[in-house]
Amino acid sequence: MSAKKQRSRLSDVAQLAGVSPATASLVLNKRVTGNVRIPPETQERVFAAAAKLGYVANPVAQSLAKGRNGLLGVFTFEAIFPITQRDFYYPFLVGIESAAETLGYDLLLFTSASTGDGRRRIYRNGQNRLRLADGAILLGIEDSKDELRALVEEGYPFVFVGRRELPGAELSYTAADYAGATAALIDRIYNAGHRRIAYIGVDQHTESALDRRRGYQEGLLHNGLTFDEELMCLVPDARFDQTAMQKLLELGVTAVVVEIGPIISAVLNACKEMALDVPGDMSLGVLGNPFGDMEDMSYFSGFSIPREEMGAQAVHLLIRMLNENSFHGPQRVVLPCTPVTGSTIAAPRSRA
Amino acid sequence: MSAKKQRSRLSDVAQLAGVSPATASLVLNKRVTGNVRIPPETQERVFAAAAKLGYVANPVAQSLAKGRNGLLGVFTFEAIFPITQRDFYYPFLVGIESAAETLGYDLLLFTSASTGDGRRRIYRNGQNRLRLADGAILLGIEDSKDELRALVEEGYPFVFVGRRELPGAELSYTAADYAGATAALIDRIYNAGHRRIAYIGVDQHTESALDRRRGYQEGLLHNGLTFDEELMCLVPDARFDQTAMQKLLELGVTAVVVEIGPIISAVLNACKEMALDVPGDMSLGVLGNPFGDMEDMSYFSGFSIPREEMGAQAVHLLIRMLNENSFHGPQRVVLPCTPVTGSTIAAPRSRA
DNA sequence: GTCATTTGATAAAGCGCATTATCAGGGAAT
DNA sequence: ATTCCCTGATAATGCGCTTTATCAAATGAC
Repeated sequence: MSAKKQRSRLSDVAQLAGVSPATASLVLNKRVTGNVRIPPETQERVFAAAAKLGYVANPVAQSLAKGRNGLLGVFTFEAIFPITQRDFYYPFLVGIESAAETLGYDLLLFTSASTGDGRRRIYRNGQNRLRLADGAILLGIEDSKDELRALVEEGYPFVFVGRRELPGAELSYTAADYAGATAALIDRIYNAGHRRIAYIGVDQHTESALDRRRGYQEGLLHNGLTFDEELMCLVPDARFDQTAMQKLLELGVTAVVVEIGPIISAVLNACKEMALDVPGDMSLGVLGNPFGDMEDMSYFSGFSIPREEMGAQAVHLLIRMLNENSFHGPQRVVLPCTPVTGSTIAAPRSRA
Repeated sequence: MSAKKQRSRLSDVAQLAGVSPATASLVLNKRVTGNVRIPPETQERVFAAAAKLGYVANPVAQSLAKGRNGLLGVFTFEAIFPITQRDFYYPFLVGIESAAETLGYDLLLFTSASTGDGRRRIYRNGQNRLRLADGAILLGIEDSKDELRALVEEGYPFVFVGRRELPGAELSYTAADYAGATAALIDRIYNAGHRRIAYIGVDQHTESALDRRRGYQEGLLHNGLTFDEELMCLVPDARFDQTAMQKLLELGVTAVVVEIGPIISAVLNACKEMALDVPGDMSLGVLGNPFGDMEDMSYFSGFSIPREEMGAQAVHLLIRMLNENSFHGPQRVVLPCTPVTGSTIAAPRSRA
């Protein structure tokens, strides 16, 4: 129909108010302090003109001029809103959003970075699109550390949600104390009377998985048990079956701790098919919040990951980094997990 | 520690390559067509220089120069990731994200617009922060139409997810065909043998609610039933109780259709407490996908709202609007709902 | 050898705003 | 009357990139 109504610019406001663009800018941004003096009446004229024209500053121009724009990037290596793992990411996002809201930042979700195969890349033909935001929060499982390394070298400010280590470069993150929580869980299981406790997980070597396994060993040691390589059961693709369970039984195992994810179902199924009662015949500790089609969370004994808090803290950390001009070394926050009593840990049958 | 490594600019690349910034820009953006000619060797020099410096274009400056930035805004009137309604917004976001990803746009979440009371405003002291993005997708329930009207008058391109009408101004949206789906549901209930069908909803007058109620009336008419004002049961705050149910029973009601939300629980509770079997004593049709702590969705008879599709279509619509220079009138998409068989509709007891 | 055309590239003008050093003018103090 | 200082503002520059009209030199045509 008609031509698009032309947006009014700062200079339009200035003209209408009979002042210079500089004055208008100062007034509208409330920068009338120190040796800049604009009498109230003039300010009124500017405000009136702005209101009359429906003036809205162009944020892009503002960003360019002042070098920052109040945007926090959120980058995930998979889709941000995955259907399959919605319950996994959701709490992080809740925390991130609420912190950003409180602190007055907007969130930029990098959805354009798709590679077509469902994965995402930070760099594409050399361009780092993250730079559109003042800084970014990263989450998810990265394919390789190369992009992270490049980001660090660029000097781009970011915080990972979840511990990430990069040899030679220290990066910032918020993490859950998986090791401590796992060790504490082992304590509980030990105190329930168990002496042969197996670890079941997927054959993956993320930092968080390493933390859990370290916690497992520490928990054993702490209770005077020795670490038995045979009880560390890592399977590919969550393929834990009756055979595997049989093996553990033959080794005298009366309790297991299990990583979260589909593998929990696999373990439960194995028990069911072998007519093993949980926790009667086999106690079960879960290393985090089960998610997906898992039943009521409070059924499982284990601990709860402070996901929301991790998200929120990541935002706080990032903003702190953005506000300090000089580099103060990597920022890190490790948050405690909350024990969940549940009802899958009991005394071993032989003792009962 | 050390000063932040200075980012290299386009002019640095140009200098290193021994060309002008203009040339560098043209080469890096692959704009060497038409009457702009740069021989391959020169182009190589530019690429090499860019690679050597690790050059990354500043997206903010690019945006300012070209007048758009590839950002799609997402604005919700409540928090985007509310804990209570997670299942409600999530599917929209899935659709929005996947469409944005496909089309190569990033998403800008306006979380800074909080008013402190959990609600959000588009305008704050006259500033429309949405303008950070090229266009925006709006969702959620607005407090008033004032902001929408202002947005329209500004000429800002946006698409609402969900039908929204604004007297005097036509706006773009993607909607679900609630009226049609509700009418079809009434058909099913009628065909099951019911002749007194009540409508239970909350006392709210959003467009979608009006659509459902219109569909209810149309469904009745279509089956030769007359609309009885007494069977239209709108309660405030989802407070549907035994008294209300008793009234309906006395009016001969054998089936009800219920809006989605907490009110479903209220209705189920009332039935339970009155020892009314569903669907034996009372058939129940649900006007959409139940969400929240509701039981398995396939339990309820009703229909499914194409939420994901609505989100995705909104993105497509918006991008189409952005790409056409002249205004072509409001863009609208109405999507059909899918019937869900469920098991809460049966023949009325008196007929069985 | 002259003129027309093509090639290779660039200068310059924005995009819309922020920032700071500077300045004209008027009143107060001397 | 001169100096000084304060008030009220602004000119000018820059942020980093895009875009287009323009142009000098090289090439080709006759």
